[in-house]
Amino acid sequence: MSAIQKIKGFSDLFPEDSRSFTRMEAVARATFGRYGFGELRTPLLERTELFAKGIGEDTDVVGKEMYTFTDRGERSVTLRPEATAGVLRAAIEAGGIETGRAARYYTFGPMFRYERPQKGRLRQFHQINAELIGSPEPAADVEVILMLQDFLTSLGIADLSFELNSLGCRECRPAYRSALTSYFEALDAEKLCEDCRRRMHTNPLRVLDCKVPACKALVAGAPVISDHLCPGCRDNFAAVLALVDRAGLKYSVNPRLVRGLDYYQRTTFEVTSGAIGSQTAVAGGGRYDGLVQLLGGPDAPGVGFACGMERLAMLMQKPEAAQLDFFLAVTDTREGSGALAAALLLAHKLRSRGLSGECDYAAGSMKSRLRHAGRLNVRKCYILGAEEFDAGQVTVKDMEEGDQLRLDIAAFD
RNA sequence: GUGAAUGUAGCUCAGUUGGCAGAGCACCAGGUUGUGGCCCUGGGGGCCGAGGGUUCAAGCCCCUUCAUUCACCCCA
Repeated sequence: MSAIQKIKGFSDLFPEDSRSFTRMEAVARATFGRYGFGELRTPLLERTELFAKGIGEDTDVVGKEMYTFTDRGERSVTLRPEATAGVLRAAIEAGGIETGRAARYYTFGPMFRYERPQKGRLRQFHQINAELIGSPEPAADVEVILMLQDFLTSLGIADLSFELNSLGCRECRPAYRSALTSYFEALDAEKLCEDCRRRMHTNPLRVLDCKVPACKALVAGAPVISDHLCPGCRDNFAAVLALVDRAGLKYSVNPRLVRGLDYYQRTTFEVTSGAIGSQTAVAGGGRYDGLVQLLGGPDAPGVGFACGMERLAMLMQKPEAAQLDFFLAVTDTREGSGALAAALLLAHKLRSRGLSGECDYAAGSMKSRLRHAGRLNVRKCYILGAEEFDAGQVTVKDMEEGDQLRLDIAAFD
């Protein structure tokens, strides 16, 4: 085995799979376009500090999952692990963020995280991302959530659950954190799993998300974020829920829903599926007021989401390949007859008339060529054998009906 | 980073107590003198992931290593 293999966690998408991605991109463009969002393409590579500042130094993503290296100019650069930081950086850099006016962008493409691959998780994976920058209104949160729902529905994906939560703001979240830590410290620490004993100090919110049964039982009595929200956050979340209700979206409030990126505040949401393995999140997002300013821009709020394309692809019905109009089989195998050149020119003429098809470069019997045409599922098989070629003709066989006729090649000019 | 499972034909996988390397699909040819799909017959294809060890004999047992997958963790 000396053939070079792809890098662990990276994947090749052949047409059978890439068709799903093409379709998702088309549906995203159509759907997001109806909400006034425009496509923004940003670089895959950014300065490391963008993610360190934006996502948070203490997060797993920044702490141990980034593809970071020093380039030839001695700058520390990183392959983007998520899209929001880059989109905001671009918008700030272009001066496109004005207070009082919302900017709407979507983007999609590969993201990179150095994690152990498993079902639904790759090191290079793809996300579709949307950001609404500049509005603090609950209506903006809800518009983004409804747009996500619209998109998923348009893809024909059902059986998803929407979960919503509010994580509070810079004012009330620290108080909630310390209340959580005190709660866990008052417990018999032995009852928590090893990870949670560590997390209760580093990031107590994560304990809420633990799947170990013993921890779940203890978490049941833990303080709930909704009881610790400041009046502003409480009113804000109530307004969001009221609007979501009026829009008729089915969802549940999950007070234990936490996000792994530090920039989220107030409204957060996640869309999950039970049908794609243990990595259940297909989309997630929320509000990130303060992030634009943190990245050196004006004090503008924002809200957005990301969808995992590989995970959505698992839930989508696979699009069929487009049927070709013709397969041009060359069965004149006489040395130097010129049939192949004639076939190429004929195929070229057919394509210039808008037909799609393949020209045959493989050798083989009439039987094998026709069998090949049958497997390709083409409408018509054009046969160029010695007999036809000498007569300046081609046989056209209808593969569905089975009938055939001979035509002059010159008639295609 | 941790744990478990799996690496045999182009693909999906069998392979018994260690004893000649197998099937299905795909490919090629014939049955049908130039005609696909269904059927029948035949054919080409393999360093059994790699390296070492035990044995008269290893795809199978032992050790090492690489790769893949699933799960933990984390997230989309």
